[in-house]
Amino acid sequence: MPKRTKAEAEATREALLDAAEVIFLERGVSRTSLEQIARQAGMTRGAVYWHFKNKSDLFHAMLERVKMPLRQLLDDVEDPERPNEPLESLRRATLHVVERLQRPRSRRVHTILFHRCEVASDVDVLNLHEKLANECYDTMVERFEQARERGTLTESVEPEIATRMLMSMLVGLMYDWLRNPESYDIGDVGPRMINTFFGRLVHV
Amino acid sequence: MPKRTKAEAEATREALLDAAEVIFLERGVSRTSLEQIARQAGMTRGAVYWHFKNKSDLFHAMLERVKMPLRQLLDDVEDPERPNEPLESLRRATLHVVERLQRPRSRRVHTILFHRCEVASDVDVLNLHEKLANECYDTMVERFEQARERGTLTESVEPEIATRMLMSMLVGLMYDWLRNPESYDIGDVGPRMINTFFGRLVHV
DNA sequence: GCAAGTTTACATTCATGTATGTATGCCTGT
DNA sequence: ACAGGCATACATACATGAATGTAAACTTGC
Repeated sequence: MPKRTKAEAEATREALLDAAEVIFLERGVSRTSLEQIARQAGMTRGAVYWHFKNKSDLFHAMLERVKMPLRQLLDDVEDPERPNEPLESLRRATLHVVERLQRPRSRRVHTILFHRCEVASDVDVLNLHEKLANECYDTMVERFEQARERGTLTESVEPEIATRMLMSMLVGLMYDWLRNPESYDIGDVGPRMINTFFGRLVHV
Repeated sequence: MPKRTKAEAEATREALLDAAEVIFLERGVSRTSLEQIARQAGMTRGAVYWHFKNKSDLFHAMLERVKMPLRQLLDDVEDPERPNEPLESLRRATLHVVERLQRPRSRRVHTILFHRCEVASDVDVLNLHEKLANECYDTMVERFEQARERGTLTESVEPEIATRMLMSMLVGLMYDWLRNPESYDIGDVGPRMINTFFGRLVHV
């Protein structure tokens, strides 16, 4: 029963993306065929090729449904509504990233990004991530420098190093937890890590 | 010119593994064919199938030529020759991991592991890593607890959280740097991060 | 001469992309 | 308001290419 209404077409598009998430997660991106994705969505490959150019296009469309952690952290940190104290602003933004990572879709997609795909095959994703990382790094260093000027950051801690530590901690936490979410409760461990980190950096 | 002496056969085996490192790094594991690896080594696919069962077998043989970071950290930490002070022992072991990661072979293989392969396809590697991570976690928590008893670890820092922080930092650092080693000098940033971490955790 | 080591040839599988078919929704003129 | 026409939203069929694994041939050390 071909040709659906416009709304139904949009629904199958979403269904295909949902299916892609599931199968990519199960089998890894390279080992899944478009046939498998289509069948999971109750469609055929024809539907896939209608909505997407190819597997890579589908993959990118899937990514666009979630917000990248670094992008989100940037937005949070630069939100003018946030508290004026830079360290506190950073702390909250970091906590927020961990929170959002636990949402099912975000979790699935980022598991795929970290553990189920080969970055080499999608060079532009790599570049995108690169730009984001640099931008994020710069913003965070700025905040730590502001904190140092206010005297809220311990003098012995250099802003560049604090930034690398925080970013590494975040990335490492995501990488580890997404590899095996059963191993611990990130909703508990994450905040405790982050709070300990900031607690040890402020001038006491 | 087929059949060489025994030593030459071993040499082609190594050449095949070297070739695999190079091509896997360039193109990602799933996108490289055994043909490409063979040609890079100046052989044909027949040689590959003589020395290895299939691509997965070759991949694992490649992994066995390097020491996994967690395995190495464990060995270092448990080395009875190491200083008696647990925090100092941990600090040195962590520095050592960063040092060794920079060695060309280690760097290539771990870039492949982090960024050029889909873990889903090699389940046993996942399990191996899982066991190592747990073992490593336990040992590190033990050290932090010893430090706490000696009063060298700040009371407000819980051993479990300190362990997660350190492991996340290490994993995140490796992940980030291997993604783009040009972006910063890990030989400088790594030690400064680690020293700052331990410097802020000890009782001051 | 036998077996280790390597090549070549071959059969098979499988995913991809494209081309074609087709039924339906939607729009437009009257 | 409805009939015709066209674009949409898929399904199906097919052609192609690439990678895999295996078997057979070959070549040389021991």
